[in-house]
Amino acid sequence: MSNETRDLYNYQYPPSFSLHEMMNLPTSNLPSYGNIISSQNNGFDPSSNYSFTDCLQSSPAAYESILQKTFGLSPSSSEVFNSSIDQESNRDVTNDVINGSGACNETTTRVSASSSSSEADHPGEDSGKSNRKRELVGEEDQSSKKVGKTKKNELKKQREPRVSFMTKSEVDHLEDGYRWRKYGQKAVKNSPYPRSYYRCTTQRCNVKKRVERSFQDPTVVITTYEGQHNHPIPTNLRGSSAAAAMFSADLMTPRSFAHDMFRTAAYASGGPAGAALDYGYGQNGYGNVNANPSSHQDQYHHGGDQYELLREIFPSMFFKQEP
DNA sequence: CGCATTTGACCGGCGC
DNA sequence: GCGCCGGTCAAATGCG
Repeated sequence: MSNETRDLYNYQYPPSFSLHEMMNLPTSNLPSYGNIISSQNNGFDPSSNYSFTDCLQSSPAAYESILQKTFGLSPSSSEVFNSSIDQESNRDVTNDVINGSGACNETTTRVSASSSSSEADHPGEDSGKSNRKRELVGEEDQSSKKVGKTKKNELKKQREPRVSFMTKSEVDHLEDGYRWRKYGQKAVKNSPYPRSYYRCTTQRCNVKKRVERSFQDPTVVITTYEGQHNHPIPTNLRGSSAAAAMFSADLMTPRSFAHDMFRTAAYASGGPAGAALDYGYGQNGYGNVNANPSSHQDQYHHGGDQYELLREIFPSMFFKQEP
């Protein structure tokens, strides 16, 4: 990574971003989220990500424009401090961001990306886990474990794009229109705050997200998304008309950040509305959750071109209006 | 009763 | 080889 790029990390963006805008949420309906102070690749892959600014370094103005267009209005309670997309490359902005005390004093926005290709930088994630059997299950352990190993070798390079946000928020789990099932919680080393793991409850959607609170600034929630939703936002979102609002008429200028970020092009361009909510509880669908993982990864190939990658992750809202 | 959360156990990678 | 740690599983539990 060049010094020039590094400098861009410090590029200051004056506007503050509304989480409601970002997440395409009706502001009236929501609890008082905090300010999105940043998003980044935190947690997931400290050693592997690159900055959105890398992609846009040739045009910081474009970056700013995008950010302003996308998140522009900032009523309220949410400010983006930083953001990143975890994609394929090797740059740790996490510590830069978290440790950078200035990040919380000014509205600093960064986006970085990295993709999942190396098992080394993310050991054990998903791979092989679906084949894990517990003692209780018993018998066919051996064979399945072997299968797991070979499968792991085949699949271990597969990893979903990740995006994370640092959000100044009082609530840990920010409503984003999708339905999530919490499947785990772990204590975070060197932090008094646990990390929660969520999975999209929609069938065959293997998007995950994790939520943790920054131990350095407890008011900051770090939300990391992994993967791309292969379905529209549920319309019958519990207790909220948020989902419907998200797909409201004018929304082909997506106000949603996270939603569109993970929506595949197929669905974004008019896929079925109203995903059947399938509660995946208890199913061992890990690993076959996406029976055809290449189905969208082919659309969103992990090419080396960072711009393309970001186009994949950041949908049209980020790129279509570039002058 | 169906769905969501909690929580302890387990797995695999990594560093020493 | 062993222990640590992050991530996940899945039974138990909670809740509307």
